[in-house]
Amino acid sequence: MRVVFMGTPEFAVPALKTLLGNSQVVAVYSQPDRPVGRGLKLKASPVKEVALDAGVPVFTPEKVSIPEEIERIRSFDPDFIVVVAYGQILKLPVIEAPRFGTINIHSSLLPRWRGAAPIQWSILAGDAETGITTMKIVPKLDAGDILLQESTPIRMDDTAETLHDRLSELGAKLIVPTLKGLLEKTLSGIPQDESKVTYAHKLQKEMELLDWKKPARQIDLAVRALNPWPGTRIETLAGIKIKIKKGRLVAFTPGRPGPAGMLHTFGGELFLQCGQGAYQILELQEEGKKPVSGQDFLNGLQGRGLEMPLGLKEVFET
RNA sequence: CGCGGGGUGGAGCAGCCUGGUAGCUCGUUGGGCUCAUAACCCAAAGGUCGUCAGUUCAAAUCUGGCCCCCGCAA
Repeated sequence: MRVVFMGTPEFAVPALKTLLGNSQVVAVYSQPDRPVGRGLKLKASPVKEVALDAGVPVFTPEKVSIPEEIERIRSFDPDFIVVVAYGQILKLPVIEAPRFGTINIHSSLLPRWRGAAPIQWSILAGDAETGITTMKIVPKLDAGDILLQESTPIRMDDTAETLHDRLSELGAKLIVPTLKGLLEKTLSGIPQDESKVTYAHKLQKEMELLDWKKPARQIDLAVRALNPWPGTRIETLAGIKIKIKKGRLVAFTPGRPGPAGMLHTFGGELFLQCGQGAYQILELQEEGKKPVSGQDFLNGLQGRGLEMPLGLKEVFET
């Protein structure tokens, strides 16, 4: 089985590795090297690195849907194209290039959460479970027929990062059965129920600003969904920018809670009073500093003579 | 040369601008107090102030190089 693989970030790596071991990966497409990190040095994508290590030819065109690239893809005579978080929308000529079709691994239970950030949105929405879908690619984004699905519960302590890792492995697990099913014609696609479609639009950097007027439950979902990127941020009246890396919903507010938007402490622990309920901050990070526990943060503040609770700058009007 | 913050006893920080006695909140160890406790009291141990060089009578503090960590940006 001849496969052309298209993928870019870490999420796609397990699927690629599985295919390397179970099929003939004849070419890998990935996004071009981008300037990344301090110093803006060019860095190859995780998929590209793995492919190069495996000795597979790698191509990184800015646009894959141009005649020259389509011609090149056809020259590999592929049975399948497998697309996992590639980062480009494929035009019809690419989709139709392989003999048995172009397949996508999507990290949600379609038709829920079509789009770029399904993992984050499934947490943000408070979904009880999410999963992986393999589907036939069609020109319309994430709208192809469903081939295989497997679900996983979203746990109370799941973050976008932990879910990402789990779903990434799940996708790798489903890809070979999907291709085999298509080859042996035991799998036929199931059309998506258009009435149940939701969209997980790309995350915006501004989403990091925590609206502490919301219920603590919402704060908890945001902290877990937006971790590690773009993160969740609050700002004290003193102008200190604080990322909340990890926290916990508490059943009730200990001590004497202030109004919403105030930090307060009790028993050496740090709490953010929300519009409804309180949220315990377990780990946070000041700009330019390392992540610290709530207790360490309090210890440091006392050394500087700042008093708790701190007010928060209002970043949302509504 | 993309912009910026930081490396001070085990942890988190102050001190640096305006050089000259090592500070704060914790933790640890020992002791005390209490019916008890997230408490309180007393005492102790623990630091080549990232590193190398320079300026100076004197450097955590000023100057330059190097190493490491982090935020932004992508």
